[in-house]
Amino acid sequence: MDCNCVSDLLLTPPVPTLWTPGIAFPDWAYKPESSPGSRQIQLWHFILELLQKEEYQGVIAWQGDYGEFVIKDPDEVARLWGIRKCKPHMNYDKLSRALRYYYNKRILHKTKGKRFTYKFNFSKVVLVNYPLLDMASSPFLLAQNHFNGGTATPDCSPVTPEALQSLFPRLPESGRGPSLFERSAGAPGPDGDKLRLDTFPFLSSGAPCYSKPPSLLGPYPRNPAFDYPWGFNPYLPGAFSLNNCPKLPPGSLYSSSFYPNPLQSSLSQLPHPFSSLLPPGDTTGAERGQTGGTNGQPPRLCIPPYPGSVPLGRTELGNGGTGVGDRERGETNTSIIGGGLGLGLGLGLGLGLGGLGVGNGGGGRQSPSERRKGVKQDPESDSELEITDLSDCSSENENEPDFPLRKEPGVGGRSHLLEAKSGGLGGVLPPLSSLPPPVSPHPLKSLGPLTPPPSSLPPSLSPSLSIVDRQRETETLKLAHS
DNA sequence: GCCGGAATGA
DNA sequence: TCATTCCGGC
Repeated sequence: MDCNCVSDLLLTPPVPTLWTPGIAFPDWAYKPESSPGSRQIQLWHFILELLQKEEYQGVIAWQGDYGEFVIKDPDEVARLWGIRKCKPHMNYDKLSRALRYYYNKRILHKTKGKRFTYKFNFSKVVLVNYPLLDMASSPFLLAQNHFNGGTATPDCSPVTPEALQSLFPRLPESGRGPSLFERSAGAPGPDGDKLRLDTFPFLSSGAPCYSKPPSLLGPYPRNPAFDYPWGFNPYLPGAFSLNNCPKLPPGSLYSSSFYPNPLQSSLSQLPHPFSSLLPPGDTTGAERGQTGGTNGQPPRLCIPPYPGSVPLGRTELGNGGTGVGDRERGETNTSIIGGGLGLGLGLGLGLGLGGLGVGNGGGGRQSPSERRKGVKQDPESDSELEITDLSDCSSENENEPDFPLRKEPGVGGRSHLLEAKSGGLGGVLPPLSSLPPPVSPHPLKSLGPLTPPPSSLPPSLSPSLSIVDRQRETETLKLAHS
């Protein structure tokens, strides 16, 4: 077997010059370049990359729950991994051992009872910046959140089903199957529009077998000088898979230097819709001009304020704290979206992504394993859930240490944030089910980030502060009224 | 199949 | 640090 360490797979085109905000990864996704362990591709990353590729869907694919994937062809995955790592003797047993090491780190956990099925702990994954294709015409939502009770504000137009649909034309069944939204019996309002979050594997339960989740990985060259202000970074390629399985940059999994540009600089690089996210004082973005609002109105695109303090539920109601060493024992409790880590929730979408192959032809392609031996097309979907209640979005297990929290010099905000998370913020807060229903009619609003921005967060990176304030005012007024 | 300990290597 | 390899046990 040739082992030139440059597998034929996953070779990708250069990094787009325009970084497009997208999904941010949990803390574990970010390794400093100096980290010895991060010099090589990591397995989870490789897995994600495979998951991102349509051609490997016969081998590994998203399935079922939020972040859950099934290895349809363990041998093939192992083989690919072996190729990747120049370990010709790699097999699934070894690979799975490596995967099991992720349990402790909470990068992964096993889906009990399902063979070859694992689940990424995307609890901390957030979608950041969900730029509009056209700010002017696409009302856009960036996670309203519990911080403000999910209250839509004049500044942040709630996303509409139509808008989202337009934003994700390529998401499953758009235009063919169920809409991103299911509109219940014509009644708009709190239950009128339900975003089918199963469209976003990471955010929801429900989809049977995702043909293609939003692109997760967009390994981008990292600016070494940058310290991420909080424990995550958006590094999705403009992709969002709207351009039919975007390729990753060559360096993506081949080096550790793929990390994305910082949010701020990214925003400042972006065309107007993005730059409008920057606080007024931010000159780096200001030059791009303002969009959206007319006459100085605030942009309609809102980055979630650093989320509030309302936890999205701890649902270890049943199993309480009993499970010492019980990681991954509870399949029901999963993750926090925007979790205790307080990651901002937003949605990222590249610009100029129109004209994508909706429902394209991914279907006809054969995976390598299919080519080799034919593949069991599979997986049944066992859940048909819509997430409108994130009460089961909780950290896996509070009895366990979280990800190793490496405090890096100069990343005070991040450390702070992490501490906040592990500090059991959620523990003292009521489960979501006990919380008042969000005022917002839109379920996505409940996906908001949970913790406030670290105080050390530079103002320029603390989006929409004024909006936040206004939201708070609104909330206060509402409370007063009620 | 899955788990996790242990030794080892890069 | 992150696997890889081996292995005994469930």
